[in-house]
Amino acid sequence: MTIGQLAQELNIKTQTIRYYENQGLLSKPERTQSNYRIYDQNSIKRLTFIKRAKEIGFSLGDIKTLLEMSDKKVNRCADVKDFAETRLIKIRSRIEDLKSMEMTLSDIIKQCSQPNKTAECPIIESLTEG
Amino acid sequence: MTIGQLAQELNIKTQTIRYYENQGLLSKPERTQSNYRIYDQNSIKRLTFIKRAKEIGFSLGDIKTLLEMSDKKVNRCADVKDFAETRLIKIRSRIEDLKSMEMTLSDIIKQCSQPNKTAECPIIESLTEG
DNA sequence: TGCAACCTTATAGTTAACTATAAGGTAGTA
DNA sequence: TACTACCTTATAGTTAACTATAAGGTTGCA
Ligand SMILES: [Zn+2]
Ligand SMILES: [Zn+2]
Ligand SMILES: [Zn+2]
Ligand SMILES: [Zn+2]
Repeated sequence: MTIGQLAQELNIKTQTIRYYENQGLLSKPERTQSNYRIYDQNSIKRLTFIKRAKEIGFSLGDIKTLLEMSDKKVNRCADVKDFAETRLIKIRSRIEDLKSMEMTLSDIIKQCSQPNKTAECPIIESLTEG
Repeated sequence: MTIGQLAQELNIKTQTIRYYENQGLLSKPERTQSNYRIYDQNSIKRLTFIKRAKEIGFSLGDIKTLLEMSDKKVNRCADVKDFAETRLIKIRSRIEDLKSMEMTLSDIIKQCSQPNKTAECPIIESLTEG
């Protein structure tokens, strides 16, 4: 399987696969005598791992660590769990930030719903006032 | 008021203020005869506007538009509201994405809480399996 | 006068995760 | 033998919002 076929299979760009290889997420693949990369089912598995981990919000750096833990295959459950919990905390904190933004924003939008014709726009006001 | 004093007042870097000026968020300020920028209370107001808008999740591009709407001072309430609503929708959508990540992640973490000693780590499993 | 702490400009680097380009080699088909 | 679609490498560009650096001018104070 060439890089192009692998890319199509997973709906990603060939450059992205090479980029992952450079970043150490994928090991150096075998080559044909004409120096083309060759991949197999294992490569699909690994890239699928990466895609799923990205969907759960892990960064490529995180994913590299996860893959290393997965590769080690020894007594890593606690490590993996700690790692995932750290990520979960970050996601929750980001959600809280966004919720706070959402509340503020929807509040001032509501104030704008019955605008006093003679006054400033409440949204602008709330950003401007002391 | 020099740029350094303004920066200190608002707890931002002088470079950031110049950057905002370059991006068109701040108008070109008056200069002393030695070419130093001079600012007044109005500059503080405008930067405070920017800081608050950032806190609500607006990008600098958004904020530029908001400031322009604010500067126009005519019949802009509906425009501002539309704009804020668009931003609110984006924030909500981002929250939903993160919540979905949170659910998936906390689910697999829970599975890892009672790990079967002989099995793979459920977190790794769930990323690996077909 | 000397020196530190400011100010100016222009340009380049940072971060993450790609994405595009250039310049060229290879494989299969008409 | 062309042509097309692949493949290779290295390098640079993208996005957002700064942040740092270099090289030099200005202000205030001892
Ligand atoms: Zn309004
Ligand atoms: Zn586990
Ligand atoms: Zn070529
Ligand atoms: Zn100097």
